[in-house]
Amino acid sequence: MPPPRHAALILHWGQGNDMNLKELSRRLQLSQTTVSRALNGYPEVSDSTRKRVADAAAKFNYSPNARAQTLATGKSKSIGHIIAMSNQTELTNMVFADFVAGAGLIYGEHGYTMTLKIVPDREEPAAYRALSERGTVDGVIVQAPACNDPRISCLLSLDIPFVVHGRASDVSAPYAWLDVNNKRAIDTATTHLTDLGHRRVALVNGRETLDFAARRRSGYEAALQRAGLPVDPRLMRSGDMSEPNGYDAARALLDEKQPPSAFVASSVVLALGVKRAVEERGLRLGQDVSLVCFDDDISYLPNAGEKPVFTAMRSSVRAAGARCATLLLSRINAPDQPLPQELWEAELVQGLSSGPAPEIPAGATP
Amino acid sequence: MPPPRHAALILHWGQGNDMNLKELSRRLQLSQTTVSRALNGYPEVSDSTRKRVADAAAKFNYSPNARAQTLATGKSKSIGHIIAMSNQTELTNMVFADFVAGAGLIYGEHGYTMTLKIVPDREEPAAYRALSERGTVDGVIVQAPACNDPRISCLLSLDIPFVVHGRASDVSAPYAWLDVNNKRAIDTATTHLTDLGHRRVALVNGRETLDFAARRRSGYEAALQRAGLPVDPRLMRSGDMSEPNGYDAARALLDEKQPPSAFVASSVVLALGVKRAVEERGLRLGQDVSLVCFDDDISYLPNAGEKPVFTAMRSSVRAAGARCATLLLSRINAPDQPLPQELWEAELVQGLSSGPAPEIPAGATP
DNA sequence: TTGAAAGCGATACCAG
DNA sequence: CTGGTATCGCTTTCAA
Repeated sequence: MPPPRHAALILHWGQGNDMNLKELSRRLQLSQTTVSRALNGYPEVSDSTRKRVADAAAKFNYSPNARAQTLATGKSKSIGHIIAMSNQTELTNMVFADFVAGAGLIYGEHGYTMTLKIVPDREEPAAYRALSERGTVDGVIVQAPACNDPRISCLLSLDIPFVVHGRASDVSAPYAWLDVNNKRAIDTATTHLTDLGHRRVALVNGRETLDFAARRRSGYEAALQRAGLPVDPRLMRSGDMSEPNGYDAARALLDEKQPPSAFVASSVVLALGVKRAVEERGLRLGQDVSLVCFDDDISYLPNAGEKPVFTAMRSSVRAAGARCATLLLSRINAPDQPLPQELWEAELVQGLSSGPAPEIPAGATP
Repeated sequence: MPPPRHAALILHWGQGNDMNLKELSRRLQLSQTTVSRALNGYPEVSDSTRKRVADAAAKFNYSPNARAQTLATGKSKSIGHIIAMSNQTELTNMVFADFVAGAGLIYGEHGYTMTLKIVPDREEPAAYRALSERGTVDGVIVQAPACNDPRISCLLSLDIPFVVHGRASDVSAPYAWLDVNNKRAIDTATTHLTDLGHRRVALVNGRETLDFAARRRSGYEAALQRAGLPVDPRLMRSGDMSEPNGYDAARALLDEKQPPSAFVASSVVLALGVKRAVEERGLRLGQDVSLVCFDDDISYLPNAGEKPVFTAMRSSVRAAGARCATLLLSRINAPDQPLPQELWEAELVQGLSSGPAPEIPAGATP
C-alpha cells in the first residue's frame, strides 16, 4: 500500500524543526562546510569561528539531522540485536534483558544506538538480512547460537560486522565470537562431585540443540569417563531453562530405580527447580543429595537466600553484553584487526546456598 | 574527534552492495521513478512492468537503502524506548523486558523497528531530546512516569508523538496515555481485607515518587478511611520493587509493637518477600496473616507454586506494551485523532498460592 | 503509464 | 582557514 500523496508535505509542516545546517550557516554568514567542520571538531577551523558556531548552534537549538548524517556518511551508528520470541522458549528469552542492558550502555558511550528487533519464532534470518542489507545497522550481535547456526553463514555472506556471544561448533568459517569455557566448567563441576565419591551424577541441562548446552554435556561426559563411570542416558535431561523444567527433570530423575545422589544443573533456574524437587522429597541438600550449578545465565528472582548467586549471574551477563558490544564496535571501526575469538574460564557457582558437603552417596557400591 | 579522512571511501569499498535503485533501473532500462513506484505498490504502473521490476529486484537481490528512504520520506520508521539504568532501581528495570517484547512485536508487524537506548541514571531527558530532535525516531514511549515527570513536558515541547504507559498526576497539559486504575485496584484489595475484619492492614508499596505507587497509596488510604480505620504511617512502607525489599519491609512491620494482621503488596515480587518474612516467623499465610497482592508489574522466577500468577503478570505486561505500541503507531499515522487516554480496570491477584482465609485478626480489639 | 529533475540534510573533496 | 559543489539513494513533483 503506497502512502497517501503529499505525505511529505504534511510531515514537514507538522515537524516544524526548520533549523538545519543550511539555515544555521545562512544566519552565521558562513558556508555549510565550515559550520559542519566546526561542529564536528575538525582542526582546521579557527577557534573564534568555532566558538561563534557553537554559540549559534546552542542559541538556535540546532542539532544535526541524524537521517541525513546517516546517508552522507554511510554509517547508521546503530547496532542490531535480534531476539526471537519463540513460543516454547518464552521464558528463556528474558536472559537477554541484562545482556542487552550491558551492551546498550556501551553503545551509548560511543554514540551508537541499539536497534532491537523482536521477531516471532523463526523469522530470524530474514530479520538479520533486512537489517543489514538495507543498511539500518552497522553491525549485529548474535546470541545463543545453535550448534550449526544458519544466522552465522547468513551474516558472513552479507559481509556485515558481527559478534557472536557463544560459538557454533559446526560452522567452519572464521568469525568473531566471545564464549565462556562451557565444557571445562561442567567438567569441573562434575569432577567435583565424582571426587566426593558420587557414582550416580545427573545432568540437568538446557536444550542440547543449542551449542552451549551441547558443550556442557560433553564436559559432563568427559568427566564421567575420566572417573571411570558409565555415561547413562537415564541420568541426563535437557530442556528449556526454567524452574519448572528443572523441577520436572529432577522429579523424574529421583523416580528412577537408581536415583542420582548428585545433580549438575546447567543454570540457576534449573538448579532452583532441582532444589525444590529435592526438598519436596524430604531430602536435605548437601547431605542426602548434592547439587552443583553452573550458569553464565541469569534468573530474576532476587530471593535473598540465593541473592549472591543471582547478583553474580546478572552482572556476569551484563558484562558479557558489554564485552560483545565493545568488540563489535572495535571491529566496525577497525575492520582489519584480527578476528577476536575470546574464550574465558568461568567461575563455578557451587550449590545454591551452600557448597555440596562431602558424604557417602546413598546406595553407592564402593 | 573528527573521523579519519577518506572514511567514506573506505566504507563504500568495504560495503560492496552496489545494487541500488539507479543500477537496478539501468539494467531494466526503466527510470528510477518507475522502478520505485512499482516496488512501492503505486497503482499507476502497468502490471507487466511491475512484474518485470519485481522479478529483477528478486534476481539481483535488491533491497532499498533504509538510510536514503528515511531521509527522503522524513520518517525513520522507528520508535524510541528509553530505559534509565539507575543504580538504585537496578532490579526494577527488568520489568521493561516484557513490555518491550510486546511492543516490539507490534512494531515489526507494521514495518517499524525499535530504537532502544539504555542510559545511565538521569541522562534521560537529554536522551529523549537527542532521539527526537535529530529525527532518529518517529515517536517514543514513556514508561513508569513520576508524579511530575519532566519527560512529558519535554516531549510536548519537542512536538513528537508519544504515549505514556501510566500517567503523571501533576502534569496538566493533555497527552496520550494508557493506565490501569491503580487507585481502585488497591482500594478493592484493602477493602477486601477490612471486610474480613482486619483492623491493622499494612501497605508494602513501590517508590511513591512514581505516579502509580502514589495512586496505589491513595487507594489504600481511601479504603481505610471508608472503613473508619486510622491511616497509620507505621503500617506503610515503600521502596524498590524487589523481593528483598518486600522481605525487609515485612520484617520491620512484624517487629512493630502492634504488627499488622494483613498485608497489601504492590507487586508480586514484594509479595514474595512478604511471604518469606511471614513464613520465617512461623506464621501461616491465609490463617495467621493475610496477604493480598496487586500487580501490573512482573517478576521472573517461574516458581511453579506461583506460576499462574507470574504467567498472568507477564502476559499482562506484554499486552500493555503491545497496546501502547498500537496506540503510538496510530497517533503517528493519524495525528489528528483525539488523544487516547485509556484507563482500564485491573484484575486483582489475590494471595499467592491461595486466597486469604477469613479469620479473627491477631490482637484485634473489636 | 513513464521519465527528468528537484529535493531531503548532511559530509567530504578540491580549490582558493 | 574557508567556500563551492558533488554525493549519498531514494521519493515525489511536474511534464510528457
